[in-house]
Amino acid sequence: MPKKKTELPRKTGKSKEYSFFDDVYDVVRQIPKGRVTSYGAIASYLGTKLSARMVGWAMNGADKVSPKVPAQRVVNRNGMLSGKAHFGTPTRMEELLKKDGVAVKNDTVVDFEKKFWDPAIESV
DNA sequence: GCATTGACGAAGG
DNA sequence: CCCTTCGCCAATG
Repeated sequence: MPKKKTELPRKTGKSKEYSFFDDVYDVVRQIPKGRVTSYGAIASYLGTKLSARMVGWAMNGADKVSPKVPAQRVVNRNGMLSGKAHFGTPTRMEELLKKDGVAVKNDTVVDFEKKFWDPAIESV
């Protein structure tokens, strides 16, 4: 678990690119295969629960960071594949989830509650 | 530099 | 119970 930084360093800055986003990436990478989580859960875990949007925004660069972040495992609180439109192809996210063993129906994760993974509880 | 938008979420009507 | 509004923070126009 990454230590929360009170400072929100803008990577647009000079040296350190370390930021809230990196924490998000780290958490997302810890999501076990076949499990999913929500933006809010991650945000809450990082202490920025009031800013779940930032998590989503962070995922915007998930495809650009070092090991790609399994952003497909992150959905909104409703279990909907809200970000599937950002995977290049409309079906990419579903495919990845299915490969993980997560059933997707109508752009929504089946048994979302069962597959839900809370970093604050099961992280370890 | 101000205004709008955004892969969300909770609360109010 | 469904729909609308507000809040949060950062990036982009």
